[in-house]
Amino acid sequence: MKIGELAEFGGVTAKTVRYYESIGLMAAPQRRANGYREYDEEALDRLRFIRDAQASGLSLAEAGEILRMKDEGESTCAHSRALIDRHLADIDAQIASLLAAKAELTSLARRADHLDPAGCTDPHRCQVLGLDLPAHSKV
Amino acid sequence: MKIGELAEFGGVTAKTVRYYESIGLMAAPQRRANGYREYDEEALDRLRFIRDAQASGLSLAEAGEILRMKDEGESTCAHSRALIDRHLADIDAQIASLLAAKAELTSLARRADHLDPAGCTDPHRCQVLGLDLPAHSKV
DNA sequence: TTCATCCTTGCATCGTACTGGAAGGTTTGT
DNA sequence: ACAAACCTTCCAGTACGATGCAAGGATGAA
Repeated sequence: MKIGELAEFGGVTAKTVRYYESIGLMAAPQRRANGYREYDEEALDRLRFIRDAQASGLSLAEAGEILRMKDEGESTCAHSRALIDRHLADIDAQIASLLAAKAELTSLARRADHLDPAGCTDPHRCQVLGLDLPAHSKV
Repeated sequence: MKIGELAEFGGVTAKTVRYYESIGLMAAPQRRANGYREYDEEALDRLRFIRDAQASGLSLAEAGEILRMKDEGESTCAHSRALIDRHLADIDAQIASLLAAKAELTSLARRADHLDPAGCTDPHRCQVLGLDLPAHSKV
């Protein structure tokens, strides 16, 4: 398949795929006679793995380490185990922290529910999303 | 307390606290006669909230929105609710994705356990963490 | 007193992960 | 035939969240 198709199936842009290739995360694929990149299913699996890893808070470099582990057969020595264990610990910590945040946001939401929303009729009251941080911020 | 103390209690650097002030996330505090910033417990609470929010995957801008919501009494109108609900949905999605990643990493770890680690005596076999991505990557 | 350690400001730089745009070639549909 | 949509390379720019450093002033202990 062509890069645009791969990108669409993988949920990224073609640009991103080329970027991943440029940093060594995706192998340079075969080229068609016209110079177009030609990808197979394996490339799609790899791309999806990268997105999954990323969605779990791993950096691209970390996703790359794990992929290289797979690529190199199963040379899973102490180093590799340490890497995996570290990420598992990270993930557990992240889950715990997300649950805490969820509780916090839920209580904020509950408080919102119990308050009279009448004030919202005045547009000047509802500026929570007015985004007036002085510098950088742009939400 | 002084900025360094605040920073230490909050688990960040003084530099970061000044940065938060510069983007409007932390209010500019009182100054001592000598120009030093003087913080109270409330500032520490706020700083900790920011770290918690951040640990949960919220951006600083998003943490700022929630803090402003609190600051402005409870002007929790539909907009605010939408913001909170969106983050709750995000958090649920993140938790799901972390659990998936955990399963993936766990199976990788199990595979590692079941393989003979004898190969590790050869230093050339254990290059998983050798980090030889062509460009940017530096882990 | 001296020295380390803290504080001040301000500007520059960094890493991560893209994203945009120029300038051009190819494919596909009508 | 021709336009829209897709592909190529390369270089520049963006956003976020800091971090580094310079140059100077303040504090605290030996």
